[in-house]
Amino acid sequence: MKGVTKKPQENAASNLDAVKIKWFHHRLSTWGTQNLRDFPWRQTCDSYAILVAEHLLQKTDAVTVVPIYKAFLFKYPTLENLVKASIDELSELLKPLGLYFRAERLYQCARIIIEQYGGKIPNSEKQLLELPGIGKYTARAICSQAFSQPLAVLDTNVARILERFFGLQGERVKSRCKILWRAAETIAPDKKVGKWNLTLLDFGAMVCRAKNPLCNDCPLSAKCDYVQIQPNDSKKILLSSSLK
DNA sequence: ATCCGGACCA
DNA sequence: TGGTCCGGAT
Repeated sequence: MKGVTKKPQENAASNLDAVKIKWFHHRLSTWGTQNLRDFPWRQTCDSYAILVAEHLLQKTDAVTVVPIYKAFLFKYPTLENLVKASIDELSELLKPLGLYFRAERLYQCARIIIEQYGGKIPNSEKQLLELPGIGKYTARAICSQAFSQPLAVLDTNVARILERFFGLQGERVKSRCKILWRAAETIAPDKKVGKWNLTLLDFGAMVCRAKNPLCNDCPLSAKCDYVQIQPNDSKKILLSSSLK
């Protein structure tokens, strides 16, 4: 008896109606055209640079990554430079970011790409997933940013937006939640998904934040389930902001 | 003191 | 599936 408990899926489907998605998409796209943040890894389509950035960005705030990323590319401007690096120096460079295993993973990543792919970063999600330190999020981030592939991503920012706006209830580990992945794919446009992904990331980081979301200034609040249901906190915020 | 965040391994 | 890895923000 596997197919019996289908309720969450049905709820999700009913909340993800086409009209609401269209509205969501239009509002967010407009927001994105004027609010996207400017990071150095967003000014390149060099797949190596993007691979490096995505490694460093895992579980790490983008602002703290910036100086390390710049130093990294200065010291190891190409994949070939990276495989020739000393692990100690590489570790030292990445140290301020914590999560020390990343130096090794990134290095192994580079080595495998040299050895198995002739130094060319693989451009398929499936191949990227086999590299150390690259999971579903990172693989799809690379595919959408570096190779312009129409692949949606789901990180905690995206998950939070989807849960709040569409009233979805994800599992504790969002990255493994099928409903949220499905929702992320459903709401993605069929063109310019790379930019769309960035829009969601930035919107989650700047407006639909984990703590103290800016519901009063949110272009989605009119149709957001979260605003409707919010008991205390956001009411207070809405109230106080309406007084200024 | 506690929260926040991807990949990986047990 | 749940614990672990880290620093920074609050």
